[in-house]
Amino acid sequence: MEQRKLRNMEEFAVASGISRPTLSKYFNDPASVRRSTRERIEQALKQYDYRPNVYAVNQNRSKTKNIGVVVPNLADPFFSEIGREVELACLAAGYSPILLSSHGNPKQERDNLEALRSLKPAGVLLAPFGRVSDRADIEAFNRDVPVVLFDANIEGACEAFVGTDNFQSVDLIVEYLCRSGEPPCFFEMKSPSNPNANKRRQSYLESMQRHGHTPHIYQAEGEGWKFEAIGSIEGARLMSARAFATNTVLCSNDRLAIGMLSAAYGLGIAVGHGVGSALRIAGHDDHPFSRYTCPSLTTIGQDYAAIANRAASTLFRILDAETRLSEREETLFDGKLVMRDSA
Amino acid sequence: MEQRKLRNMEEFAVASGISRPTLSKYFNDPASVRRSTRERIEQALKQYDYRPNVYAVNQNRSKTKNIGVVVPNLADPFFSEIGREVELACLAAGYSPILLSSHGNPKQERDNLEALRSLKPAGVLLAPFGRVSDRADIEAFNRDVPVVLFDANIEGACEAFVGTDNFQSVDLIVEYLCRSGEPPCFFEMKSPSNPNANKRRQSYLESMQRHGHTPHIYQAEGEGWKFEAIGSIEGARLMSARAFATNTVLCSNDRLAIGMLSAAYGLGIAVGHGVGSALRIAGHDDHPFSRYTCPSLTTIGQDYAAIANRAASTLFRILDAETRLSEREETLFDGKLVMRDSA
DNA sequence: ACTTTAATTTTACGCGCGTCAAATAAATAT
DNA sequence: ATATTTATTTGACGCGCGTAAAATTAAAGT
Repeated sequence: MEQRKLRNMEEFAVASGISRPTLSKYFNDPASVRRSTRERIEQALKQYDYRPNVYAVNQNRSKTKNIGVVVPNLADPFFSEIGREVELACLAAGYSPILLSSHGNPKQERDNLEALRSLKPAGVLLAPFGRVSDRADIEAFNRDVPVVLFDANIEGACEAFVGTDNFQSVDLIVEYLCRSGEPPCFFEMKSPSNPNANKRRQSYLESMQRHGHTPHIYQAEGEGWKFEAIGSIEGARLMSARAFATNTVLCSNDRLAIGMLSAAYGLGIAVGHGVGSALRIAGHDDHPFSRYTCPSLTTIGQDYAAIANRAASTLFRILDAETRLSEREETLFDGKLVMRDSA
Repeated sequence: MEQRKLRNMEEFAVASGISRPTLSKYFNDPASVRRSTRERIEQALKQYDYRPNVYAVNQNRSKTKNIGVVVPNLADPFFSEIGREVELACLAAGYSPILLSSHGNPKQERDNLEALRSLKPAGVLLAPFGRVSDRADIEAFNRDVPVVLFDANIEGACEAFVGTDNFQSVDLIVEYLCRSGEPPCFFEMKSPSNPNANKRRQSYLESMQRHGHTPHIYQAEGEGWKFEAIGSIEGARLMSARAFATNTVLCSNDRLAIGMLSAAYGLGIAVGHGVGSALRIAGHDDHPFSRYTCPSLTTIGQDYAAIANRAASTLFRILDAETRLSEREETLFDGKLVMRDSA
């Protein structure tokens, strides 16, 4: 950085003694120039302060090195964690991630995709709301930009899907709960904003049948993303009314469970798996706060990093091949049982 | 959208019957063209599918309509909430917000600023880590791009600061705790990653003096952003050893308090303000989960929206004036006491 | 040393838009 | 109706870089 700032690639070319087209090649792909040239360029980069103008670089390209990452709600720690993992994977592969949150609003999801469209991303990693009504928009987008879905599946849409195997994970915790006490009831939102919820209910039903138990499903009224509030209010109602058929409740996700635990505390109900406990509560997702609930929450841990990295690497594979996948891929990772104190 | 997609402004010009320079003016500022022309353009926009190419638009501009928003850690709900508020404010003012998280890593904060630099943002809203060592980098950045700080102050740096008045807020909760029971001890991290923590300690000391009580400060070992874990481990240690001088503990922030509450639960210590309770615990920030702790956490609520909007509008003011502020501004909002069950 | 192959340089054009100056047209004031 | 002001059009250039073709140079193979 001994010199003045260089204003464009031309100036850097004369300063470094490398022709501009070669520099252009280098910046697009450092491996595309001869080793000795690359070293000369990198030497010069240390001496002079120059970076290609982002806007000029992308102006002509039909595809940029940008990758859009769209999650439904960054305020949910699950998505902020997995969003971070995805960002890191993109950076490591030489792409520029652009992380957008839809703030719990499906309309914003469409807006985000539209906003991304003008950024000409090479590809998009999308954790969709998964509502049926959004399907057409997302498929239309996927026609222009390769999209890999993660977390929530939209059957048959986009290039690939990567997520947790809800059938495996729910079966795992149902089996644990059955072995260690009364078979679980299932507590969920009446109108879930996420297709995983439906998979989990379905899996609960099948799993209970397989184990020869009668399933009991309790659905909470309430819309939106205030899961804790809904779990708390509706959980309190059900617990006060002694509505649950057994002393064990499996919640469709941790945030509902967190709300319900707080309601149980308020009602003076002893939650836990030990003697003297009146109720067992379990969740699903291993939310970052689940370790600090009272009692700590027994739940299913999802492999954030694996999901994020597989989703990213699948997209990179498509981008490298410069062609779409011949067949849609679906990768499901197993959930892991996290035994804590609540069940 | 009856027509084919238009490829550039020239095509849109012939299709709409408006000259390209006029269209260019319109897209830069719709209010800069005559009302009748504006209506014709907007009519045409409905008919034809055209949007200016983001990259071409920004190529020549020395300042774009982008605003960088940098927060230390999006995984912390406080920052994801306030980040969202800031984004909305930018959109409402016609700017494009670019939200970046430093993932708890000060080096990433520098990287984020560098990344923003090549995006030529009109301005930046920064919630800094606030470490002394980062000061020079941030001030250097501020020389090129106007920066407004929020949440964490760096004394004298950048154009303005907007945050919560920790002296007011801590005094408020100290006074409440003194009035309603034993005066509080103060529980914080030994090496806090945030200057607010220092302000809060200072304020606790002054407030206790003013009320004629002896202050007691307890510092938790531990680095990084795992506040709950630190609060839990160190809180358990202190509670087991009966180290706290009074039965009331004010935590420097809610996440520490959440960890401590979980530790208290594990130790069988009854937390709360009612009869039969052995310990009162209070926090600061009104973290989204504080409502669902057991018992629910008494704390100080910050006005996220007010802070975000004031920070944004201060930046807009600078951008409109096209000149820096004659004097650095500092705006502090009052915290509000949120009385729940834990104290 | 000579041929073959690969990489670099030279030259030149285009991308989509910002922006300027001069000419023209429309709206407003007189 | 005419003068004045304001807005639009026309025409032209430049921004920083991608990229293509031809000429040149360097590296690798024999």
